[in-house]
Order: sequence, then C-alpha cells, then structure tokens
Amino acid sequence: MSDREEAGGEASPKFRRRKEARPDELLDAALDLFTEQGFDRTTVEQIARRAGVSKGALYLYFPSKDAVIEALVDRAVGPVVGEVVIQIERFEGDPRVLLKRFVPLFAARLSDPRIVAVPKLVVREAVSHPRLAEMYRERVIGRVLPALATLFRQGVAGGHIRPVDPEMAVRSLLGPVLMHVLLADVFGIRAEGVTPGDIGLARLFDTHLTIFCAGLDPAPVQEAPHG
Amino acid sequence: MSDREEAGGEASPKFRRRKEARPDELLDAALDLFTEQGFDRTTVEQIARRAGVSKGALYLYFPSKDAVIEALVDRAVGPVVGEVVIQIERFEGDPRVLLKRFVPLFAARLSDPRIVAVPKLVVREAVSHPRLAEMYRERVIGRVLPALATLFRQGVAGGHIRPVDPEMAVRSLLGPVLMHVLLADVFGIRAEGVTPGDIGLARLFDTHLTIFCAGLDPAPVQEAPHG
Amino acid sequence: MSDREEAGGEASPKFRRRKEARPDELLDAALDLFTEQGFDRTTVEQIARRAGVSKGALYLYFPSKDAVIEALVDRAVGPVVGEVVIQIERFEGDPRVLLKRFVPLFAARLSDPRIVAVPKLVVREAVSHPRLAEMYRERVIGRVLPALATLFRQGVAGGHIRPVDPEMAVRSLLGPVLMHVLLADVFGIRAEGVTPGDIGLARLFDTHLTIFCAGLDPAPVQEAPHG
Amino acid sequence: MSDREEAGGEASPKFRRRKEARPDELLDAALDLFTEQGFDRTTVEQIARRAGVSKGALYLYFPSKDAVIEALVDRAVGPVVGEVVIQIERFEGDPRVLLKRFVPLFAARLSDPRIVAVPKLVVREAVSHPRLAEMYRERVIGRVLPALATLFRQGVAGGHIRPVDPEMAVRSLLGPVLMHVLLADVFGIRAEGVTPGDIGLARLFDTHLTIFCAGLDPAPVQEAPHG
DNA sequence: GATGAATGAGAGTTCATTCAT
DNA sequence: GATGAATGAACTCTCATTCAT
Repeated sequence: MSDREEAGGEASPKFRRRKEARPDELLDAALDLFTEQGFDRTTVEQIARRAGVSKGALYLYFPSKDAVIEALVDRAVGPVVGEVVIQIERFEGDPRVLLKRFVPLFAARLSDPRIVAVPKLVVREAVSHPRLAEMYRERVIGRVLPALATLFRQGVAGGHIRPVDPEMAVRSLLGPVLMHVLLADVFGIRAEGVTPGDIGLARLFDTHLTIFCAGLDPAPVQEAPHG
Repeated sequence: MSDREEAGGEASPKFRRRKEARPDELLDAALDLFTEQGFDRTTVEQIARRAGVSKGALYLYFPSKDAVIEALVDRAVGPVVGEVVIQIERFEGDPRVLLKRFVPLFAARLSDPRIVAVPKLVVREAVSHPRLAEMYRERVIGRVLPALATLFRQGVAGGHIRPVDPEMAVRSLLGPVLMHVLLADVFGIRAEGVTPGDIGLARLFDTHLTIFCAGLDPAPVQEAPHG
Repeated sequence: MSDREEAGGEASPKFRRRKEARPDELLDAALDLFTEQGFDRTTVEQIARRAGVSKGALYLYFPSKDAVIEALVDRAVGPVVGEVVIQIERFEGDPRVLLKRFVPLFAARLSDPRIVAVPKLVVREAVSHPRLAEMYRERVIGRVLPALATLFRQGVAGGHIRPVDPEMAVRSLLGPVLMHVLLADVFGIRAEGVTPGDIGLARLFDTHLTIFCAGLDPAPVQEAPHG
Repeated sequence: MSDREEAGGEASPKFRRRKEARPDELLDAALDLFTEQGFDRTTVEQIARRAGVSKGALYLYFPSKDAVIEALVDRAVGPVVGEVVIQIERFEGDPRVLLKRFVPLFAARLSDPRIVAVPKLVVREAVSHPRLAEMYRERVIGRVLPALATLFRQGVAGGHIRPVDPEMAVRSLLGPVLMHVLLADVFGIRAEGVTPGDIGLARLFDTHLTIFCAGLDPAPVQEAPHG
C-alpha cells in the first residue's frame, strides 16, 4: 500500500520525495480504478484511499475529479510519439521494411497493460469527456496516422507497393491490432489455445503482417518474382 | 422494427396502440441518450421525457434503469445472425468469393447508425454491465467469428488461399472495419476529403479488401506464376 | 381466490351479490395484508389484487387508502359489545361468578385470529391514524372497562370481594390476557410445551383466573390467617 | 447514557466532542420521531434535521435507515438485565418478598418515557423489522421470563405459594403492568382522577400486587370452604 | 500541509391517486 | 361500472466538493 517510493533520481532522503510523487501516485490509483470500474463509478474517496492519502489531499493536487482523468491522459499522451514519427516520415523505400523493423517495439508497447489502459479509457469516457479524445487525436493519432500515410504514399510513388489509398491502407494495417488491444477483453472470443495474457497478440501480428505485406505486393501479374 | 400496430378494432387510430409501442419508444429514447451522454450520465427522467412520458411510466415497462440497457442490447442482438452464419459455414471454395458477395450487405448494415450504436454502447458500458458484453459475445461475436474461421480453414484446405492461421485471419479481415465503425468518432482523424457521414466506409472497404484478398493469394509467385 | 360468496341471506342468484360483497372482500384482503406487512408497506394494488379486483375498483368503494383501514376498524368495532356490557353492568353478586361464566365466550373470541387482528392493527397504526384508536376507545374499551369497574365496585360494596380500586382491578384482570393476545407473537417466548397456535391461552386463563379470583377473596384473615 | 465526553485535550469545550456524540444524538432524534410518527412516516431528513445535521451526515454514522432503528434497539437493550436476573434466579423463599423489593426499581424504570419508548417501538415495527423483536426476545424477555418462572417454581416447591403453573404466573404478574405501559396511550381510558403522566402506574402496582400476592397464598381456605 | 466530517444537490425508485377508455 | 396506464410527489441513498481543525 505504501511501497511506492522509488530510489528517486535526486538528492533527497527517501521519504522526502513523497510529496512530489503524490500526483503520480494518485494518477496511478485513478487509472487502475477507472479501468476496473469506469470513471463514473469510481469515487474520489476510492482514488485517494488507494493512493494512500485522504480525500481532501487529492484536492490539493487536482481541482476536480474531471481534472484527474485529464491529467491521466495528458501524462500518458505526452512522451509517446516524437522521433518515431519523424523516422517514419523520413523513410524512403519499401514501407514493409520499416513496418517489420518496428514490430518488436509496437508489440512490446501494446503488451504493457499500463500503456494500453489509457486509450481504452479514452474510448469509454470520450462521450462524457470530449477533451480526452481531443488530446489523443491531436497528440497521438493525428501524428501517427498521417506519418504512416506519408510512408505508404512514397511507397506507392516509388513503386515499392501496389497503388493503394494511403490513408485507408494505414487503417487496414492498424485496425486488427488496435481492435485486438482495445476490444479483445470486451468482445474477445478467446481463440483456440490462447491463454489469457497476450499470446494472442504475437500470433495476430504474425498472420496479419503476412497477409498485409503480401497484399501490398506491387505487381501480382508481373511474372518476375520480386525480391 | 415497427410491425407492432394491431389492426385495432376501435375508433382513434392515432392515440391507440401507444401502449404496445411504449417499450420501444423508451428504448429508442434511451439508445439516443446513452449514445450521446453515456449510461451513467443519463437520467431516467431524461429517457422518459424524451419518450414523452413521465419518469414513473418507465417503471411500468422496465423494472430498473439497468433493465433498460439490457433490453436495448437484447432487442438489437436478437435478429442479427441466423442464416448468414449458416451460409458462411457451408460455403466451399475460395473464401474471397463469399466475402465479396457479402460486402454490400455488411456495408449497408454498418452504415446505419442505429445498428452500430448498440455495439458501441456495449464497448463503453461493458465494465459496469458485464452481461451486455456477454450477450453480445454469445449471440453475435461467438457465432460470426467461428463461422468465418471455418470458412478460411476450408479455404486453406482446398488450396484456395495461402495457409494462414484461420482465427487470426478473421481478425485481420474484420479489424479495420470494426475499428472504423466503433472507434472512428473517438479516434478518427478525418481522412482527406471524407465528410462526416460515411463516405469513409466505402473507401476503407475498397482498399482493405484489395489488400486483404491479394494477401491471401496462395503461393504468390514463388516457382510457378499463377494465371 | 374467489371462493368468497356465501349462500347469502337474500334472494339473489349467486353471482349477483358480488357487487354488494365487494367492500367486504376488499376489507378482508386489506386486513390480511395490513396484518402481514403493516399499513405503510401494503400497496393499494396488493389489496385490490388479493380481493380480485383492479386498483381503480378499490377507489369506487373507498375514497382513499386511509379510508380502508378506518372502515376496517369500523366494521370490526360496531357489533362487539352491546348486550354483554349491559349484562355486566346489571349484575349483582360476586363478580367472580360472572367472570367465570364469561370465560368460554372470551376465550372463543380471543382465539379467532380474524377478531384479534383488528386491535393488533390498531395498536400498531395508532400513531399514524389516531382516529382508529379513538374509535376503539369510544366503542370498545370505553364501554367494557367502565362496565367491569362497575361490576367490581358493587362486588366490593356487597362484600363479595376484598376492597380494591375497581378501575385498577379491571386492568389487573384483563392485562395478562390482552398482553398475551396482542403481544405474544412479538415478544412471546414460547412457554414450555406450547405449540404455536393457542394452547397457551387456555393455560393462561386457568392460572390467571385462579390467582386473580383467590386474590379477591374478601377476608384473608377471617378463618385462616396466612403467614 | 452521557458518559462519552473525553477530557478533550484542546481548546473549545463546546464544539469539540460533537463527533463522538453524533450517533447518540441521531438515535435520540430518531427515537423521538419514530415514537411520534412511526418508522415509515419518519424521513431520514427529519431525523438528521432534528439532530442538527444534514441528511448526508446521518449516512456517515449509519449505513441505512433500517440500521438506525436497529442501533436504537441495540443501544436500549444492551445494559438492561444482567445482575437483576441473577438475583431473581438465585433467590430462595417466598417470591412475593422479592417482588415487593423490586417494585420501586421497576416503577422507576417504567416511568421513564425514554426507556419504555423502545419496547413500544418494537411492538409497532416488529412486522416490518423482525430482527428488532428478535433482539428484544433474546436479550430481555428471554432472560426475564425464565428467571421469574424459576422464582415461582421454587416458591411452589418450597410451599411458599399456591401450586401454580410458573410460566403462566409470570404472565399473570407482568401482564397488567406491561399492558399499562405499552398500550395505555393507545387504548387507555383515563381512569378517574388520573392525570396524564404516571400517577396511574403507582395505583395499578398497588392494586395489582395486592390481588396477585393474595392470590398466591398457599392453601387459602382448604379446610373451610368459603361461600 | 493534511484530514475527514459535513454538506446539499440530485439520482433511482415507489406508490396513492386520477381518468380516458 | 371497471380497468390499468399514467402521473408526480416524495423517499432513500450517494458523492463531489468544502473547510474547520
């Protein structure tokens, strides 16, 4: 319940830093609870209690319950993209090469429940908190989608892949994976031999990329094997 | 959906038949409001008011607010699948033929906001109402997914398509479409030239199926060019 | 559920009389329900349903729910006393003779649950319906108590019993019996060997009257000084 | 009953110690209101208001309205019996000696309206709150009745009193008093010269005990039949 | 800073009563 | 007469937010 101090980066004696860590502990607690019960069914009291402080203390750091969920998304959404996007946009050549290079990175990220918890939360609470969706769109989706579209566009232009609508190709690429990650626990029929956990994700990546990449082959009639 | 009028024996044809229509009117009102505001932020009073009755009247037809959302999903989930599933399971030959045959049907269904509203609702409220998700799984997902897996399995066995994991191929097929339908309004960056509405869906279907079907080509070009 | 027609006193064919019997059937139903659940926890709908009519029909016979309970007590309280009281007041001689003569009558009456149900109800609902208590006082208690007091008064005057405060002697006489009847099912510790039902009442009558009558003996010191 | 102040270490001696007193203040308010209006007719808001707090505050101390009435009975029923019962059970000799010794104690207790209010409440609310009656039976009636029965049993065995059914004799003894206390305000016809208040109780005790004790005289007149 | 008692607006639900049919 | 759909006031209980300590 109070094993949250880390041997923090700075020079303060161990318990000193509690104070600065509070907001993060509260956000952690809130994320857990929102994930388990939804925003509206989670009490400010529960959040505070799980973070090991009093209800009143929460209001020292956040002006309202709404502010908590916004801070939550804000925190998660800040450091995500950056250089990756730049790499994608600058790449020249067969997009599939880049995709395959990034698979391990994506897979790792998407396997971490703490990371996927936030977009799942956004999906659920977007109706009542439009700003969450806005943040996510502006800072994540709105950067990644266009970057990938650009990637495909130059891939088409360079003749590396079949001529496809680049924006839709992006959706074709990401759909199955996000689907799996965001909705599996709601709609997911367990596939055979898939234990709860994330074995499914690797299998999906494998099959989906095989089909998708093959589907992008530029000249199905060419006769001359590419490669 | 509106086959409830009886050939009422008596005088006023407008005011009569309210009684039988009430539950459906309430469910319609509830679906709208849940979609706009979410379940927890919607008041029983609001539902009643929008259906043109008093708060108390709702309890004449539903024992609780929870019962309303369940009836909602139940109503939507009842008549869905049936023969389609059977057709899919019995099909023999290249799966892609069947897929292309069903595209117009699917596209039409997924373009109707009243139809997609329910699964969207289920996604959002599943945490607090697990039974909704259960119903959806049992009656829809759990029938469609296996049927399509069977379709791919025999397609592989018959040599019509490349050997792929059938269960994952299903996800690869459906992911982008469901993604689009369920999450577009949350995450969706409007693609260029897509007006709100559903132009996007046709474009997505087109691109995705092109890639997906091409990607299933058996032994694409290795030693003997097909053709 | 509708086995309530009795071969009524008058000349009407069996089902005709339903109409006049309605109020009584409603009162019967109400008495049962009030006894089981209390007035406030009984709905008008329950009463109507148990009487086999609709909610609206009840309001044809009674202007309100309160009117039902009042009619209930009114009906029960009307025919009670009358000649018995007169007999008591006119009696001359040893009161105990009269008491013993009346025991079987009392015992019979108090063993009928339909009869004791009403005073029990009055006890419980008096706080919220003072008029019930008023009626009971005016029409039953207020007649019986003074009559018995008169009985004892002349008994004392005639030297038949020890000189006692007649009003208190009445309470001394009735207390244990009413206590038993009205409160047994609330407070009653089952006495040994008493099966639910009313075996207890006879045993109580026996013991109590023995003690009470002996206790009224006029001259405890006369022939055999005790102690 | 008011031994709850702590020697509070700090400044304001009036405003402090509210916190610990609150539950009792609420129970006091609730008892008054339940007595005046009955449980079902009393609002949580009324209770809170009379105790000087807000509706919500009540729920800080009690989980439900039902819990309030249970706490009420619990509080009243806790410290009741104990040593008195033991004294009664251990006594040897003429029961009437002990009875007369306890009269002042009983009379005092039964004259305090705060004390009798609780069993009156239990009588009324037992139908809807069976646990109240249960508590009362287990902790009060079930201890006192058997103790007194034992007292009479040994009195009979020792030849101090006439041979009577001890369990019924207990009822004969207590009936009039409890009757008076519990039902006087419902059924009670004011005896002549009895002002509201409790003059009646002393008069009743006097008359009833005279008759009851005389009635227990062993072998009253065996050798010389009266009449 | 930190606490948690207190507030009060509002939610879901019930039910006596009315009234069109 | 008889019905039961409909109303709306009231009730119990919850919870984000405040503030004295």
